[in-house]
Amino acid sequence: MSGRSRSRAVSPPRRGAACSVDLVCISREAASLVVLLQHGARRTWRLPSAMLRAGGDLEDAVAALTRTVVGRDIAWRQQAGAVTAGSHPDGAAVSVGYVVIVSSGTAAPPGAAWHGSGELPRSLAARHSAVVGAAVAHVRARTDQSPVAFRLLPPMFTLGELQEVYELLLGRTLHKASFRRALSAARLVEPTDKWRSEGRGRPAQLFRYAPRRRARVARTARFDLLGG
Amino acid sequence: MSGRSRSRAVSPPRRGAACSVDLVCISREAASLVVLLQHGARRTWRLPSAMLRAGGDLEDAVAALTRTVVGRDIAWRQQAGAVTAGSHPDGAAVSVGYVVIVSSGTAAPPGAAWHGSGELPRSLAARHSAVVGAAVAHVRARTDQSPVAFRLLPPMFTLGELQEVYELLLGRTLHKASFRRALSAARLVEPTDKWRSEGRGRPAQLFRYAPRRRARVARTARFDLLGG
DNA sequence: TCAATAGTGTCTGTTAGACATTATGGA
DNA sequence: TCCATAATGTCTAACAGACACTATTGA
Repeated sequence: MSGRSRSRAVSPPRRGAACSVDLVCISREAASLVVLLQHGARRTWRLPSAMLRAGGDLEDAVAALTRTVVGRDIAWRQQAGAVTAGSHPDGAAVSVGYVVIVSSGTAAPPGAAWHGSGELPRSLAARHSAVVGAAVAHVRARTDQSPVAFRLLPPMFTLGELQEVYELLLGRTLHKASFRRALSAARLVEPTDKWRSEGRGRPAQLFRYAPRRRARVARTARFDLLGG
Repeated sequence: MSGRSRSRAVSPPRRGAACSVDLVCISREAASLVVLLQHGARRTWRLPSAMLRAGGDLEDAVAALTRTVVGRDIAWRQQAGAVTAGSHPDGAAVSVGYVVIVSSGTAAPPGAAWHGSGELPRSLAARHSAVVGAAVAHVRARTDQSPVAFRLLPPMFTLGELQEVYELLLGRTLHKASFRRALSAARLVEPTDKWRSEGRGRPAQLFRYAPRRRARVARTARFDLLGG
């Protein structure tokens, strides 16, 4: 354990660890994933970030940073990776990227704006572009293992919206009947008594995320994503 | 390696990023995943690691570390994550863990030994235990997306051995006929003209990893691993 | 009534899992 | 010969994808 050696932290590196925590807030606008960028120096854009204090904890740092940026902590977050490529606007040698997901429709805080994840501004440092890329890839790769899609949606949503989010994350269209059949079997959502009418057609029923079944393990080995 | 930084227990690195690169070499022995640990100070065990030089690149550092530890670079490697929990034997504030996979049957280099990933020695620092845990979880979670199983095996292997590795990584038994059917459809292996006889039964044909098909995307959304 | 969208029932080809059978060596 | 293990063929239930159909609103 570490209790004893904690005393060693009495004389840790004197100047802060040259390590930053960079926050990638991901949301959705229409058919795009969007990332929250802040105004940086000299008309550049940058990710919200904080230097890690000497002896500081990554999770604590990202929680504090999240509170600063979006006004509240967001429980669900994942580390997207540590990078040294390029240079960091604050001079960090290493940047640790974290992803949080923000419900679509959330307004950007002052001094910040949403940018499409596929069309990042050129003034974004290469380091930060790499972090965003890793974060988006991370989220996409975990679509079927984390409730990412539901975090991108407001608490009540239509099945059409849910399918749109899945199609956005997975990067391909899905078959409507199959999608709903599988969703129903997974018992992840429950209907509400609310309906939403938009434009012409029949109104869509609103659902909420209410997983009722423990995660089921896949039965067989899958080789689909492997290969040459 | 740790020789130079061993002196750190006396006075921590003053300058430079207080960031270490920790290497998790994973291999297989019988029905267990094993991790390569080195002898540390005062009869402890530790992961091979190196302090990141100021301005140094993570990938360069881990490549150099890999050469030092196993005598050669290993092209396939993945970052398992950055952690600050506990304390690092060399005083790093942040440790970035990397995983490489070593073919089973590889002898441990001098001063190191293989340890079962589920029964790590108590003298391993909490920081390093966390890194190992993240690394093993990382590998297991990517079994079906990375050729991890084949890296755990020698160049020629029987289908029974391959299935054993998959069962070890996935943590459950697999159906033999289904496993082979899916493997055949994926065109990942090709038979050799060699056979191996072990004990009583019919000899098993040896195969080699020779992916012939581009990775195929899964067609439908999967909700199996999601939920309550 | 028409157009547009939501939601569902049915059919079919594919596939996973169970089971049985053949193949081939050692004891 | 018997036994143990490899490898494979067949059957069936489950499922994915296609399609068509009904339902319900606004124009």
